[in-house]
Formats: sequence, structure tokens, C-alpha cells
Amino acid sequence: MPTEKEFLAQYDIGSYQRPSVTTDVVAFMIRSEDARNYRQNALNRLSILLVRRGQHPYKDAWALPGGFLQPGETVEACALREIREETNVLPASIMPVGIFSEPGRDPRGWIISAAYASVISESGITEKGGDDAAEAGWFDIALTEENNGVFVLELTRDDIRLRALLRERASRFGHTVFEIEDRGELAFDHAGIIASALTALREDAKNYDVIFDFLPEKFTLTALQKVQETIMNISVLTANFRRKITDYVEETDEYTQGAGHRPAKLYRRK
Amino acid sequence: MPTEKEFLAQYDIGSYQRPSVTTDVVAFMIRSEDARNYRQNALNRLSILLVRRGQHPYKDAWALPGGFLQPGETVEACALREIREETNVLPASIMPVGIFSEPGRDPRGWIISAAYASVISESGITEKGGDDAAEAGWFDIALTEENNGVFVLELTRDDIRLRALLRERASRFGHTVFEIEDRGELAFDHAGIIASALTALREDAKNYDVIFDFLPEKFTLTALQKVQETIMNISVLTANFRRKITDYVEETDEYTQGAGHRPAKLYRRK
DNA sequence: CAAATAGTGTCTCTAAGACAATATCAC
DNA sequence: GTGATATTGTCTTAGAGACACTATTTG
Repeated sequence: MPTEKEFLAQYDIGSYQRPSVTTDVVAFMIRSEDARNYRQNALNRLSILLVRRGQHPYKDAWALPGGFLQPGETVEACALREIREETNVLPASIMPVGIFSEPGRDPRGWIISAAYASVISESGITEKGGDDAAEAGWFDIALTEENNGVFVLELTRDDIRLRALLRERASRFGHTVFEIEDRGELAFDHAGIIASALTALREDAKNYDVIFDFLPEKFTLTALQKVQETIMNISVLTANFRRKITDYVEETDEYTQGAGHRPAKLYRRK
Repeated sequence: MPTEKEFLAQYDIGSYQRPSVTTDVVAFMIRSEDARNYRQNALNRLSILLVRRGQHPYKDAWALPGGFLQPGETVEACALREIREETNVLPASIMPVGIFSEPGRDPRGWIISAAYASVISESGITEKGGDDAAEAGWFDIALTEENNGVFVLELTRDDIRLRALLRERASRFGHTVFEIEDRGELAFDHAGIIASALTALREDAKNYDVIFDFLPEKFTLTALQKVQETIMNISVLTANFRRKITDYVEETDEYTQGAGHRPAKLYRRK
């Protein structure tokens, strides 16, 4: 009977077939659009980062940033590293979306992907293309349900419009899985990953958790409300939002100024 | 410039280092304990399946059922297969818990694990040990928070009592991650996986979703309430539970009988 | 003062929790 | 009838949503 030490010494891990493991990251950011006149607050749009593939497969299609898991790192660290490489900033937070392992999802072979959603707080990001990426850019995201149960995922950037059709398959505590009916110009199964990530983000935003990650440390309640509204694609009444949010924030002494209207008190996450 | 076909033909996937991928499954079942007298309904206890390791590493320690991902199957299919092999039944449902990839979590090498929680509906299961498993059994599970923020996970089966100490690290939409302070007699990082799975199960049970998977197709509302109470480790008032559950169930014509007290109407999931 | 946002008060309605009361079977 | 569970009614209270109102700054 071998000891544990002897067992491990003769153990050959190479005797099993192994998949390649990648992480794909849906990086969310809220982009401000200049208002119609200088007195108004900025408008918000939710957007995600996509890179244009410079190589086969899916050459010239748009894909999520991601890459292979390396020895000695966790999948979370891998996801953070990929976003860092692509944007030069570390995301404020990261959360698991699911593991995508459908056979045939990648024509290069047996490759499974751990998908994450991440939130990036501010603009001023220098996008840069890596080895695989010819180009990168932020796309506004919209996911709408058609009357027949089909979801339309639309990603737009200037005059580029990517459109994918999905069908909801299963849902468990905020993790919805989609089946891809038409991937449009998106690479791999990334349309499904994006839709799942948005659903997870919305689920998380329901309890006022992830919304703070979109903002700097100090923020106005109006800005916070706008984030919530932008993510959930709804509008809420100010009085009610403020009543619910009070438990999650604390006041600071500071105010905004010079905005052409009444200053707003700055708050901090509690 | 190669075509996609040419690119794939010369693509060598073996040039990247790859981890081994396993699934570990926390199989939940509710076990009935005979009541003190024949007129009373049965008592419920929540339990999970553990197998005793017959090989190194962690020889003789208790571990979750699981195994290596095989080519051509999804991780969900792998999880279902492992439970099937161990219990001879297919779980009523399965849900993702997380992906565990901390370097060094497995002394055999670079092995990452996709963890799932599954629910098995009824008793009458023939447990059998597989290649790696000398023994298998259902352990009652209890997770309690100490006053200092440390969680105690206790698994008991007859006179076997496994005890692990954990610390909560992060939580996002019901997915709580634990750090292991003392793994007790549990193998690998399975104490953390079990605690995460139970947290996820409870989160899911909050909206009356997973609780039906513990019961046969037709059930009494009292049985359903007992499931809810057993999972959440709370007790609720019958009137309130029934008011909330009505949207999720529909009546049948059938009743229980011969139980020594008033018969109960059987319901079905809607 | 006008334009715009910031911030508060309060009414209504629904849902959650607590508790009491009644119903029905096996023995 | 007794012991046990099954099932329903309703009171109170907390919270969500709606809406109206007041406050404060810049130009």
C-alpha cells in the first residue's frame, strides 16, 4: 500500500484528456452622453467592450475579451488580467456568469469558457488591441424580448450594429441561459454569454449591490439612481428610490458645484 | 493569408498548457425520520451525499462525488452523470455553484472544479461505491454562524461527525464564497464548496423554485412547507405560507388517506 | 425670474406577519 | 370524544408606488 507521497510521485495527470480553459469577460461601463444643453445632467448608456478578431476562427467578427487560463492563476485572476490587458484598468468588481462547455462551441477544439461579468467605473480608458485583437470598442447594449419569447440582443457603436437572436432556456437565481438562434456578427457563443451576463447584472442591481461599482467613491444620489435606471432599463420615482437607498449610503460634507442648478450632496457607499 | 479552413488545419491546440477539469456535485436530499407516534407526520432533515475516498490523496477522508470532464460532454452532463453513477437516479434539477480554481487545491496537480448543487427527490436510492469510493452515505447538514463571523459546517451520519470551520469571503446574488479555516475530515476544498452550495440552495428556495424538486409530482402543501422550512432552517406560519404559495401550485382531485388525521389535498406544481 | 436639478412629505394599496378559529379524519 | 393535522379568516403593520410640493443654485 503506497503512502500519499508515493502515490503522488507516481501519479500521471497526463493520462486524462484535458480541455483548454478560457475566460471570457463581459466588461460593463456606463458611458455619459453630453446633454442637449450645458445645464442638464449627462445621459447614460450601458455599454460593453468588444474586440474585433484579427485571426481565424471568426476572423473580423466581434468577440468578448478573454484568453486562456494560465497555470498558477485562478479563473477570477485570469478574467481580471484579460480586462486589464485590454483596458489598462482593473474592474471595480467581477462576478461569475456561468461556464460554457457545449461541444463544438469553438472550432479550434475542446475549449470551455468560464464567463464573468465585470464593472468598470470610469471613462478615460485607453483601449488597445492585443495579439488577437485588431480593434476594440465600447458598444451600447440593449436586450429586448419579442412577443414570441425570442430575445433580441443589439450592440451598437456609431454606425456598427450587431444583432443576435436568442431564446431563453433555463433560469435559476438570476442565471439565465440562452440558446443562440442567430449569432449575427458575434463570434463563438458570445451572444449567449453577453445576454446571460446582462441578466445577471440586472439581478444583482435589484438589491443595490453592483450599482456602486459604476461610480467613483463619492457620488450624488441622482447619479446613483441614473445608474440603476440605465442598467434595469426602467425609470423610478426619485422619492421612492431615495427612501430605499438610504440604508446603503452615508452622507459626506461635500457638494457638487457649478452645474447650473442646485448643488447636490455627495454620498459614499456604506 | 490563410483561409479559416487552412488556419484550423494547422492550429495546434496542444501548444497551450491545459488544466484538468472536474465537476463536484453537492447532491441534496430530504430524508424523513419516523415520527414519535404513527399519527404524526414525518420529520425532515436536509442531507447531502458524501463518498469516502479509497485512494490518495485524502485517503479515507470524505469527499463530494465528482469526476473528470470527458470530451464531448458539457459540465452539466458530467455532473448529472456522476450523480447517476453514484446513486442510480437522475437528480430532479441541477444548478451551478461556482468554479473553484485556487492553485494548490488538489495535490495531484492543476485541477479546477466546476461545482454544482443538485436535488434528488425521493428515497429508495441504492448508493454504491465506484472505483474511487470505498463507501458512500448521506450526511445531515448544518451550517451555523458563530458570533465572530466564522461559520461551522457540520455533517453527521449516525456516529460520524464531520466538522469544518469557514469564513465568509464574498457574496454576490446568492453566491457566497467561503475561505476554509479548518477542513476537518473533508477532502480537498470540499467544505467550501458544500457551504457555497447550501447558500445557493437557500437563495433559490426563497422564491419557491427549487423546493418542488425535493417532492414527487403530487404533494401536500404541508409537505411543501416542511421542505421550505427544512432547507431554510426556519419555521413559518401555515396561513402565510399557503397564501404565498398559491400562485405556484394547482389543485388535484386527490387526497391523502389513512394517516390518522384529516386528509390533505394533493397539489401539483404549476 | 427662468431653467434645471435637489430633496421632502404623505396618501394609498398591497403584501407580510401574527393569531385565532374552524374542519375532518382514524381510532 | 380525543389527538392530530388541514384549512381559512382577518387584524395589524411595513413597505412599495404615486404624486404633490418645496428648496437651491446659475445665468
